[in-house]
Amino acid sequence: MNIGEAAKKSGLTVKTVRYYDEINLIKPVKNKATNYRQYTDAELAKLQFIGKARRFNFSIKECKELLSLYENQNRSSKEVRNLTLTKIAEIDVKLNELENLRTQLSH
Amino acid sequence: MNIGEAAKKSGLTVKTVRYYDEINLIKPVKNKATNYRQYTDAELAKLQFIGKARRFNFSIKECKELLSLYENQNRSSKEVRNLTLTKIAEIDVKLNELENLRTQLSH
DNA sequence: GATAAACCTTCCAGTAAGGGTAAAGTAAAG
DNA sequence: CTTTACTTTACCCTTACTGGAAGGTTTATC
Repeated sequence: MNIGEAAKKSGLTVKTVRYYDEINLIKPVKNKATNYRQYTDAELAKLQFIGKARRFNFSIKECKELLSLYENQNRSSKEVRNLTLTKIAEIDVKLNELENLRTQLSH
Repeated sequence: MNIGEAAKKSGLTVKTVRYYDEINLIKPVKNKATNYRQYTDAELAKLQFIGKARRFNFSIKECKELLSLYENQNRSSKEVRNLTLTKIAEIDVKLNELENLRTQLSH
């Protein structure tokens, strides 16, 4: 699919998706004839995943780490497992804080 | 207290706290003799509150709104009440997404 | 009372992660 | 075949900071 559709389906802007290509985060192939970016369903899924992570202040660098976890189907190695657990722990901290903020606002 | 202590207790950096003064978000009084910023406990509490909100991608502009809710003790007016409910709804969306992200990571 | 460490100040430049707009090529619809 | 929608690169702008220089202040130490 073209960049517009990928952007729409991932909830990102075209600009952002193009930026992710520029920084080598998600690099689609290019239609040689038109020079248009061509996104696969797998790349779309990654865009969606990154969108979610970015909304929680995971930096692009951290998104790369998360993405490698997300992509890695054989999470057998200890390293990968530990990184996952670390990231989940970070998410739990964020969850806690957010619940806290909610409480503080609703008295 | 001086800026260093305020930063430490709020979990922000000195740079950030100084920036919040610069943009008129939290403006402490200044010791005329030394030209040092003097933070009160109330200002510290606001810094902590803003820190929490910023960690959830509320923009500085939104933080100002949240702050006005946080500061406003007589939440009688409809306007204020509605703004609070809107912000809480936004937080609930964020909570949902975050839980979602967590699930996706832990398989 | 000098001096060094640990604060604080302003000023200026740089960064991350995009956003806005222009000029031009391509595709789809009428 | 032209209008409308989508795409490209290129450039500068924005938000919310961060780093560092150059210098004043406070506190601890000798």
